[in-house]
Amino acid sequence: MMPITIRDVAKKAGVAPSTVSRVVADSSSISGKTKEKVRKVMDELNYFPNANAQRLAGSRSKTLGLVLPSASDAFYQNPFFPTVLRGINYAMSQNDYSILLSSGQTNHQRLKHIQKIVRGKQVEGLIFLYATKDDPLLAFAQESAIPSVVVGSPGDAKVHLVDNDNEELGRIATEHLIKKGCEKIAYIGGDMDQFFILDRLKGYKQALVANSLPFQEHFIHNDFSFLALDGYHLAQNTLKFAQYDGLVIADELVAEGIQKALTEEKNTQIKTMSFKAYEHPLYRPLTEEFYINLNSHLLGNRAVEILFDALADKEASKQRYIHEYISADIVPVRED
Amino acid sequence: MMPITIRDVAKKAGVAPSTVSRVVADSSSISGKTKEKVRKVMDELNYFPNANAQRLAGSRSKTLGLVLPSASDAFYQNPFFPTVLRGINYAMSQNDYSILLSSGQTNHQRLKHIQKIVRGKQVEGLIFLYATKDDPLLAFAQESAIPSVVVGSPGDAKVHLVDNDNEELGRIATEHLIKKGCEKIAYIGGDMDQFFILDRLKGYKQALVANSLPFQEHFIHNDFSFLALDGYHLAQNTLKFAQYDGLVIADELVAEGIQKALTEEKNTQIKTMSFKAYEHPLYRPLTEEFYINLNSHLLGNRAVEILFDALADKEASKQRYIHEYISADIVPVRED
DNA sequence: ACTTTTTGTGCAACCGCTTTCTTTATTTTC
DNA sequence: GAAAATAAAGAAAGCGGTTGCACAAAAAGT
Repeated sequence: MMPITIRDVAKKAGVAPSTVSRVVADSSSISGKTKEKVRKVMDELNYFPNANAQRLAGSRSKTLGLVLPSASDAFYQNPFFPTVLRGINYAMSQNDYSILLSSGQTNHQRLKHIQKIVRGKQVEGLIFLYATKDDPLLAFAQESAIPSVVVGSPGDAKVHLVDNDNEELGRIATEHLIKKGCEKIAYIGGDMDQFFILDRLKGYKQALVANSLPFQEHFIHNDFSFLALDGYHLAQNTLKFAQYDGLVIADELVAEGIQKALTEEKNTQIKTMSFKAYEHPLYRPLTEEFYINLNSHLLGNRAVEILFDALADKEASKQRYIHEYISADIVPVRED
Repeated sequence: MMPITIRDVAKKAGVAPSTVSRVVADSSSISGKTKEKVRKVMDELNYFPNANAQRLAGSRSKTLGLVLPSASDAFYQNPFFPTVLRGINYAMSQNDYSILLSSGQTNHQRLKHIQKIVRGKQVEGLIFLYATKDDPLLAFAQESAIPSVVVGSPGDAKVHLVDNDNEELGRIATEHLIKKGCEKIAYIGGDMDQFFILDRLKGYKQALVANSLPFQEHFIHNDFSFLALDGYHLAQNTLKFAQYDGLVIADELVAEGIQKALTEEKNTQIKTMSFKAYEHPLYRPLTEEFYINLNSHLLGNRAVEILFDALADKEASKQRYIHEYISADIVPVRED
């Protein structure tokens, strides 16, 4: 059974195919009368334009690519991911673009796939949901000059990017603990290839210096991956022997693990500050009165918006790369 | 700058465009010698086929649509979602299909979008990541006869579906508590439009009956939404006054909230059983020794596989609808 | 050695829409 | 009321592939 084409509509409406095409595009050079007539027929025939034909002829795919990191447990478990995605989805529903997911297990697979969808004209722009050093996919995006925005800060890449100001947040978090009277504060990091870990660390150091507290290399803990369980074990094994009175925990999952361990042993000596993708006041460790709400959904929101701006006037956007910080706020753990 | 087309490759390789096309498709009617020659030129020219042209001519989009529920917090917060997605992504990387996300805030927007991508021939199949009663999107999928698989059980819909056997799991969970000596067991449900909540409830009832425990209507708690915080409040306000000695908690987020509350007040009287999307042994409430690991990533895996089978021989798959249960297992909370 | 298959390529129509260029109809202007 | 200007719709040439069919060359059969 043949699908209904633009010609079927044209014939039944008594106009030319080109006219129907213009009606679909809501072109201003078609009279209201004609539009109405054609639209009626489109409804009757239940016509939907073939997107592939539209794209081939019009060369706009109305689709954005979403680049995920190699499927790692840590990424998928982290609330950051669904939260940003929610923001993206929200922004997308304001326009009629679609999202295409990149896939692939290995880096090589992922590069192949992204090449295919970019060079194959399936997507008009790319959103990277992670930022690591020397990422081959990002390199490809730059050389192929497709509008791209990175959620996070991949060094000095020549792309748009949107992120929290992690250096400042690291500072704020640390200073908050200092104000609360902490004097021996550890920094719990994680994967040192992730820029936000490094940036928050910078802020942490600044805060110590600014408050004349000694900075010591062994206050920094990075020897574990990004899973909550690692945080839990870290808290059980390492931290409690180190006599810390404060912890700045850069990763959300790790923070959950640590805070759980501390709560279980009713440890209220060690205060913590952590960063959460969004507000979820459930997680109310004994050890934390405030946390930093990163508003990660806004990252997704802005990423889409920036891409649209870039798409709207490619030339202008090539001139300069937008580096935008989304504001985060310190939020009390309990509302009362 | 014109992109490189199949004709450019053909000319440089000294063959016809149709031959190049066949080389791209790795057709068996092209000799090895010619393939090699053409591939070399494709590399030199850095040729990538235009996906839109391929689809228009070949009418296969090599893309699957992923249908999400209306963006609700609860869904995006629930570990189920990223876990299934991980499974899907994994299965996708085994073939060269892509995933297109459905979007839209309102039901109407979502229906419009899905109609556009299905009728517009952007996707060959659909994966539903939720199952609710009388879903208009699912109705559309059925009437348009696009191969679809639902993760979850939408009543008696004529589509493929893959799910855990929630009725049995409800029974197993409840019986586990009974074996541990519980006699007054509550069922904590949630959104009664979700089939898995109802199915697990059925199993719960069966277990009570089978063990001659009285079933009482007010043992069932459904008066709240799906957020962890709700579980937390429920535990603080309602449950502790009800003298339960066991809880079967149908939703993972709610379970977290409840278990957190119980842990905080060191309540070890109330044993709980909950269902988790995957293994994450961090969450170790005092009140739970075992949980049910749903292996949700396998749902994603199988959903993709089923869709591919359906795509491979459309006729055969229309005959019968695959209803497949993914096995879940009871897992001890701690490994030791 | 000559017909019959088999194999490997090319030709050309077509997929369904967009868009430039023209033509025709309708106003506006003097 | 004729000429010029403007608005509305059509004709046709792509967009970049795929694929049924024709055809030549090579392999096989007698």
